Amino acid sequence: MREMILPETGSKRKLLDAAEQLFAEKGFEAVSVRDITQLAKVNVAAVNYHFGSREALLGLVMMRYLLPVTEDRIARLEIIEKKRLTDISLEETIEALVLPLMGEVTKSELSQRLFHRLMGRIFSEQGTGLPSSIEPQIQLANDRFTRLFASLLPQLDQEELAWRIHFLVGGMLHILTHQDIISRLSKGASGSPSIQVTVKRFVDFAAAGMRAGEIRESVEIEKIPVPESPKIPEPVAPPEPISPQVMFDF
Amino acid sequence: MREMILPETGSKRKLLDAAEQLFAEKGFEAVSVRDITQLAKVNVAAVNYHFGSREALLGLVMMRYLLPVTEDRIARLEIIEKKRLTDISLEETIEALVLPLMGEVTKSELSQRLFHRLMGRIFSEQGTGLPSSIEPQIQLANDRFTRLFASLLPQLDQEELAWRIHFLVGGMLHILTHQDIISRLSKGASGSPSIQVTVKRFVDFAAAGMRAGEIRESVEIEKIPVPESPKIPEPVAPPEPISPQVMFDF
DNA sequence: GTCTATAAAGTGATAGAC
DNA sequence: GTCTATCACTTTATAGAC
Repeated sequence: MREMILPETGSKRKLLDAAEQLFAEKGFEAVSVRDITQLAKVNVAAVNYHFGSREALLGLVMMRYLLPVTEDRIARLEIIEKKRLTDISLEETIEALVLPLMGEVTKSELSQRLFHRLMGRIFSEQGTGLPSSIEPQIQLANDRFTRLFASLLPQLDQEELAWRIHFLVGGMLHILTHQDIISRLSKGASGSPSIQVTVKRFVDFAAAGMRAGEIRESVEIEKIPVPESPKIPEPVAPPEPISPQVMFDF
Repeated sequence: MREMILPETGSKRKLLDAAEQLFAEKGFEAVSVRDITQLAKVNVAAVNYHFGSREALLGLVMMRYLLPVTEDRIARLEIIEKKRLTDISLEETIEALVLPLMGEVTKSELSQRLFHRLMGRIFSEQGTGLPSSIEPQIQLANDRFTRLFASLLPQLDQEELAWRIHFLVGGMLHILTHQDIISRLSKGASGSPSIQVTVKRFVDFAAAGMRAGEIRESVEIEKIPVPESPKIPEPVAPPEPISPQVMFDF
């Protein structure tokens, strides 16, 4: 399965690379099979031979792009969930959601542009515009994060929480799709340290939003050294199934 | 000028209406001049005759959609700015930014879809995908809101503020472009009272985010009845020119 | 202003030889 | 797996009659 999406070599790989580049540069609609095969230096018929159709190739390009993001998110989430719930901060949880996507998007100019196009696609299409094969995976990661957020913000009812996550994601996507502005603002400080700053900024903003209306007793509680109870580190709240009323986010 | 965008009658108007409907339904790329002229019941050549090209027509459709939003925003802003600065809440300012767009988008199914497409266009294109004629107007409204936010959150330096507005806008756009989910979640409670609730939710979330890190002395200060100084109501902070380092938002 | 007819250039997909 | 040739269609735009 992974090999089908991530072939190391051969015409398929060449086509995926060429397609990715062209889609990023010109947009999904504006690229013809001829453009792709020409850049990949393979025959015109190769796309239909290897992928069956132009759309199927497009789907694989998206998949190859998004798969590592979800995997990274889950990996970070699992590290966090190993800790005791009281040791988990809202901030690090938000980071686990933001950083993987941020990392992928800022990898290169091409990567950044492709994401931009991807968001465009999602907004343009009736559905999500994503290949149906990838949606369940994203949905799954969504659910796991939602559950952790629920444990961290027990004062929020389920619906309120869902909306706040929705707002959070909106902010995240907006920075990412307007990534180019970051570079412009930081006046070409390469190595992009300003991205770290931006993430920090966003995490603080979003965490405050998530906590909105909370009575700030936390400050005092945190300062009282909790008697280190050497209990078995209770794992994060039992993955209590949240209603399927989860929205597609990203 | 306005008459050119908002013709009351005639073939031009019919074409604008038909184009708007089709663009909303099928997306900007997927609609041909033939589709438009057919629905408008005018001749195929009419688009090129009246607007010069398909793209020019598209630009006018966008303009007709977005112009009232900016106007409404400015109108609300001006009402707010008549008050003394201490009487202006962050919440109502955010509302003045959110409600006009929200109102336009939720006007109808068609309107909602068109906005979705519009966002898709903005993400898909290299620039903003908006007709260049409309950008300055949006930029202007942006600046005015930024200045008011700056007055309301004096503890934030200019860059921090710009980013927080950026995050705020991201959240706003995300609700709007995923408006359909709202209807689904509120299980068809028509008359859409849930939209008001969503706006309230969002405003609270965003206001908390904007205030992030603020020392909560405000609670105590507010409770001390400030001796009502009968000064001349000082108008909102003099529109001190903010650096042109303003991002395109919406 | 409106219409028909058509030009000129593309599109994705496929059959069939090698 | 690769290639050529070609099919069936669509697009925007325009020339010129009414």
